[in-house]
Amino acid sequence: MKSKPLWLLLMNLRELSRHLGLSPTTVSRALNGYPEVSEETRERVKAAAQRHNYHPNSRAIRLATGRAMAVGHVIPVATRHEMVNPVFADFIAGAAEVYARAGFDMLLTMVADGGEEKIYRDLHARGNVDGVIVHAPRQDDPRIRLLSELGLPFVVHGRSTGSEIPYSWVDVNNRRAFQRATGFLLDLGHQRIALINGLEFMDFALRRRAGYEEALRERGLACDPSLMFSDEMTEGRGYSAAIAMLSLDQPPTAFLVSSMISGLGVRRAIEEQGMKMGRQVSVIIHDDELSYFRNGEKMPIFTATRSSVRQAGQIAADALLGLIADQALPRFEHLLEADLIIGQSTGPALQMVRR
Amino acid sequence: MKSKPLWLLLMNLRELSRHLGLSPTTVSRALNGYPEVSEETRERVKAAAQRHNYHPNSRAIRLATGRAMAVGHVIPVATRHEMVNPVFADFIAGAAEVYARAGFDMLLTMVADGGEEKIYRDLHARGNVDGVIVHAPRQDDPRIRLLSELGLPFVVHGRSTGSEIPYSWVDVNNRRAFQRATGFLLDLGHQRIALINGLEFMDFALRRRAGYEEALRERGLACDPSLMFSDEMTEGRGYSAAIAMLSLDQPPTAFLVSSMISGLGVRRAIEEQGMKMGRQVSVIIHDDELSYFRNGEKMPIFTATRSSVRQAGQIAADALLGLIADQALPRFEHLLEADLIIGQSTGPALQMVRR
DNA sequence: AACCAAGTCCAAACCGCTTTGGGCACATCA
DNA sequence: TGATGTGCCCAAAGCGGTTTGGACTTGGTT
Repeated sequence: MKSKPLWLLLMNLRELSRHLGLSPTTVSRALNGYPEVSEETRERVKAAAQRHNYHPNSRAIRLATGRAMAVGHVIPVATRHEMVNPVFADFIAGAAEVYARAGFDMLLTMVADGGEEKIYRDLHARGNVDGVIVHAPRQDDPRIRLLSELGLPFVVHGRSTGSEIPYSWVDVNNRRAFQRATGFLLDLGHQRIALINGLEFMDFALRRRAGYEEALRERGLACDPSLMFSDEMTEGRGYSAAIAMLSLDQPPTAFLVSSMISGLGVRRAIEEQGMKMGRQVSVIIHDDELSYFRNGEKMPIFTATRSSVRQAGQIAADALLGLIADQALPRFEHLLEADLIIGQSTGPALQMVRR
Repeated sequence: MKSKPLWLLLMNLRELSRHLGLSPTTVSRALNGYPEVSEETRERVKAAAQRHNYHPNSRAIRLATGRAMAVGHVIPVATRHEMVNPVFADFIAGAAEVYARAGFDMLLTMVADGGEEKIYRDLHARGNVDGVIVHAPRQDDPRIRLLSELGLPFVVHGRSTGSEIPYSWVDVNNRRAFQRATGFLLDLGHQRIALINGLEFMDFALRRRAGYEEALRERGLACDPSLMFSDEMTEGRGYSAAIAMLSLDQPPTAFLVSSMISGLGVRRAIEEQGMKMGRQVSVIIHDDELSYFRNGEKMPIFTATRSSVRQAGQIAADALLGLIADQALPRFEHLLEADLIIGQSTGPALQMVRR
């Protein structure tokens, strides 16, 4: 802290104003578009700023304005296996575009389950961010109450069933998507439809199950617990769940899978049994349009309920910036409908006879 | 900017010092562990800070100290398909732990190919970060020169062949890993070994190819261009490349694949042809230990060259914090050796006869 | 008794910007 | 002609910390 740091050599407002023979006040106003400065002066200042390669120090701006010009993404990491859900990458890619355009920074924090409260409190109290995105909400998620109390603007990616506090959110219509997908399979004649779901303390997974159950109920079918699986959505889990179910006395003829990734595992299981997807067994996945898991280039491989998580990121980021600009804004609610994309992984139910 | 912002109600240094009947100087020093304050006073101050829920405003700290207490990760997004490589998520998860412990923020920027220079210049000039991690280096990557000139501390994840400027890096021994893997396949009797590589303007991909070619050369085998493929490492690309190669007159009996994800595609291709991995065709992948693509729970599925990208993230972050603390530190170079994990996807070469 | 070195603490000067509250000159209006 | 704007600019007070350069006690030395 003693040796003169390098960036002192960087042009700053005072230096620039000296060069121009103007006061810092005027230079600041000229660059920030305030009307109290003549157009002629403004141009002169802009030119000089350009010429001297002046970039205002954002640390100073932040202190002076009291705004962090940053939003936080606090990403839960499942401690059990230190997993970070791949949807975050694409969601964040969407959000990042929006922040970049608005001149906001994106602050990323990864936190093990349970450590979130401290992170949010800190982020707020120390003034590191102007708002946050809440990822991976659970049923009646305590973060919603906390953030409301703190008065820190936030937008939830997903919803939190049971929360009595109003909040802003962007979500896919998970219930409807899975209801439609189940209905589609039923229309194809499938009677035994398996659900390979995500962890069911996650709100999205609960909604998907609700949609699935509702569709069965509508047709007067009972849910078979042996056909319902819930865990991390990895390739491996999808595989082992499918293997187990396919070896049941009455195996499913169709799978409804909560993620492309576990879907790959289900496909592996099916093919390993010598069957073909779309023939003996049908599969529908939910497709977040993850960049490294495009569901086919031209033709979709999997029949899927599709909704771009990147787009959700954009929408959420936009909404958050709005809330930050004006806290009095009404709460924001955006429900994305998932498309049902017909691919090659579904077909009419065959009479399946084991043994 | 007119209405009194909420966080003014937050306890700040002056308020706290008033409560204590001390000067802000002393309070600051007490909390920051400076010796010019008696132990008794320090305890009193600490207790009061706790009691009044005092959190120093980091915007003020940053301005006063001239340090951003933040590091930037500038992540290239392939514009063609807006892809963000899944390894980033795990690398970042590793780095994030380190930053969190050190009290640093992680700033994430996503940038389309080519826009990087402006981002780095801005980040530096505006003082948003104290250092950066360079992701996905290419051959003779221009970012290295730029950052050196700016004097912004940085650590490269990977290396940049051809860069005449010294720089700090953390990398896997890609050449050696692929050389060993190729050798392993050759030992099993495979003669026609395909390489399904990443984009070969990426440095890591070049090194992997070099290792592959070297191993073949050592055994006096020529490289067959029709067995060498290079593209984005998606499941789909892996699949289509494998399909194409398997339908050659002289198909490969083994595949060396640069990523778990394209490896899944290769497996699909193989099984779709009615063959089984490890029997008619062998496959070795590179396993970054991505959290959602564990290569088997107990037993590895794929034979693989394995190196944890999360660990690389930790090491890189550690090194960067070191450089930030002391710019005079010698440059940091850390080469991780990949383990060769034997799984079920490899076996002795069979005499393969087509038609 | 005079001097010095610790040991504690404080006032004030930053850090680099924004924003308030004028000042001054010139045109407009009564 | 004096009053009133209005357009343009500036000095200075902030934002909330850190850090410099003393000041004031004490206790120990010579």
